[in-house]
Amino acid sequence: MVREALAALLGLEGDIDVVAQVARGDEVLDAARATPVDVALLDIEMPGLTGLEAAALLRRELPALKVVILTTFGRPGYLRRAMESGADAFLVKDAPAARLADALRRVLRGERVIDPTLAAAALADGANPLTDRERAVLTASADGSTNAELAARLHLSNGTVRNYLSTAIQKTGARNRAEAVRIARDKGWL
Amino acid sequence: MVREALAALLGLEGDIDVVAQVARGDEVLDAARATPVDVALLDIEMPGLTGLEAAALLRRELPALKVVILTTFGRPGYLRRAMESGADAFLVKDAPAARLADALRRVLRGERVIDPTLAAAALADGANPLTDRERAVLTASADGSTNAELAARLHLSNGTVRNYLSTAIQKTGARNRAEAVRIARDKGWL
DNA sequence: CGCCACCCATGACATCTGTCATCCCCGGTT
DNA sequence: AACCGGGGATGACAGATGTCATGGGTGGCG
Repeated sequence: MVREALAALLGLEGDIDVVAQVARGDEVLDAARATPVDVALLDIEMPGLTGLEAAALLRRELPALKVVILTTFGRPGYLRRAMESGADAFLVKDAPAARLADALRRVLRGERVIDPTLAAAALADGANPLTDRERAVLTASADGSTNAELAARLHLSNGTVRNYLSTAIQKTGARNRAEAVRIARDKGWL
Repeated sequence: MVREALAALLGLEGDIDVVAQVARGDEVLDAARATPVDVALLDIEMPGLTGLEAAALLRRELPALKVVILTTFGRPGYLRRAMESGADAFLVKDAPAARLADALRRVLRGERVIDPTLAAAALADGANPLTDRERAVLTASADGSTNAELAARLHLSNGTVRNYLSTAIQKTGARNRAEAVRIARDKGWL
């Protein structure tokens, strides 16, 4: 519904045509190939592929296509990964609607559009300090699983799970796994 | 941005006029009083007042005004509370856009519009089994606070916090507080 | 009045978590 | 060859968490 609404909004702009829409991240590339298109507008949270993964894919397969990421959550880590994925713009949904059409036009002129506040936050936070396994264990723990369940699910020993969670807790500056999950999620590290 | 986009979408319908928009729940009543309006379209997650609280307020102050709740999360508890707040319709955002205008028209004709799948889920789940205090403690624990912090924040003893969390864990069928939070949130009990 | 639900608390107990020291293996770097 | 970071593991320990029994206070309801 939101996607259709945004399409309606952009359709009101005289110089913008919405030529294709898909509901899933893994349908983006096919659609972009099937239709001549200048700019792809991607959400991050999507079924199939995330917008960040889809952006990287588009960058590789169709380098001329501009990519704009539009997301609900302005998390520094998201912005960082969006830039690494080769996105041309990064917008948050609580910005005024006028900014969206504006960003699309700027991107087409070759500019990059990034919220300065967010850019500062992303730079201040530094890179994701979590190793692959720490991130995997922390992510898996988010639903309230116990150490034993995590160990079984990830094919690790109980103690190893505890060790990874312990380092993740320290790196996030949290005082237990739940807080660590919250902080890491906030920063877009998961 | 989403609100403006939805307004654009509805504006395309010939028989619908978007006469007012506000960004916060606590501005809804004033706006509804200032402008002659037939239907209020409310999100649940809003700053100031939630859409559910705003709906109850509108029902009391302006009984003739129809109220439609539009939310991202189709949680049974949300639907239940929406109905208790006197809402005339309950929609989820991942429904097709056409359903929105359709629901507004139906509501104006005096119908109530509710997703049947969701209605079944809400009835199957039964009412919220958590007491006020259990809900408060569980909600407060969601950010990863320790028992000691919860006790200080809620002016309770450490042991009482543990007791409330324990009963909440059992009522949700969870095996620790984190899982209890997830389950209760899923059902819309928080 | 008795019953019950809810609120608040204590103490005891078993288990789970978080931390730390220490070890092994591997693949890069210097 | 020496070193380091990452992955994986063990054992020990303190503290946090979850459970249970038990008690007291309040207010509503039959």
